Amino acid sequence: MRSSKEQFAPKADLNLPRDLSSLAGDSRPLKDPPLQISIATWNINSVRLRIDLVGKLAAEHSPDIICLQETKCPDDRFPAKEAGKFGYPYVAINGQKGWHGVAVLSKLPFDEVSKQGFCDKGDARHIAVTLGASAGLDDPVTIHNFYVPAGGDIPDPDENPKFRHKLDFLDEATRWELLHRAELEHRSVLVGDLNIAPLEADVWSHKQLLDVVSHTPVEVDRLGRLQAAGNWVDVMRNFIPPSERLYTWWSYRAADWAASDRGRRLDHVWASPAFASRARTMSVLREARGWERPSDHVPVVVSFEA
DNA sequence: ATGGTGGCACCGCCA
Repeated sequence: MRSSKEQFAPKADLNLPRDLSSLAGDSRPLKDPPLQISIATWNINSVRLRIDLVGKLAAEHSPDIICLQETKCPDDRFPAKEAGKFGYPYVAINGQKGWHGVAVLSKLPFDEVSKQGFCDKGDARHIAVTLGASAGLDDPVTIHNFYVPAGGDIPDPDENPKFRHKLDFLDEATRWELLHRAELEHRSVLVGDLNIAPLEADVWSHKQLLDVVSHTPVEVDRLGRLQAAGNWVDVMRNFIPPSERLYTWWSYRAADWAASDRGRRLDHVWASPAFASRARTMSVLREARGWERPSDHVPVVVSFEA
């Protein structure tokens, strides 16, 4: 956790008294700086292979919370010790051998951790943490971290069981009352690799991707139902207009991902309406796609005035 | 032109 004051304090101020109001003859103490909580979401594509990239994110951006997807790692082999060295002593994990898997690294202790299974598959695709009194928050904030099924190649649920599973997963999440409007009177955040780029400007070519899994109308509709069921606000699009191109993923298969720039916005940050209004900054760390041995997704970081 | 790359775990599956 850090305050906006520290974040924006100019270097020249470092040797001056903290409370400048005393110099100005104003005896009122400065108000406590607003509590800022920054949350990153990142599909890491194997947390063991890329734990040093998590360290780079921590060193360069220091988000308070890091939500990871595709950790591809059983819980007993999660690199929690390294996370601790990076400044994240609190780790909540829902992993499995070989694929999927989600985790939350935190500088702040959790009040609660929970995991939800979907479609009776035993897949590790969700974990939720609540920050509350133990993190110094009067009003708790719950963060849901999702890894939605990619859905395979053929966008037909009758022909492709993986696409069927993707739609079923979204339907089941939409029916899950914990994500519904009534519960969202509380402060909630939903992040993750949702594997759907819903808007035209979320993909490099709307026309060419209409039949490509991740941008087909049927899945965009399903994602819209999930969003509407909870009245979730698309926080990223509150910062970048919906007409402006915005990507978080670039395929490994491009000869030059940056030059062709054929990206998609598969990773999302949603918040309940009351909490979305407290979002202060949003960054898509595009440069992370150019790091050594990168994930094909980049981190998205949003800070909230908690 | 209908591929191309990458990770895991095992020689195929998933993304």
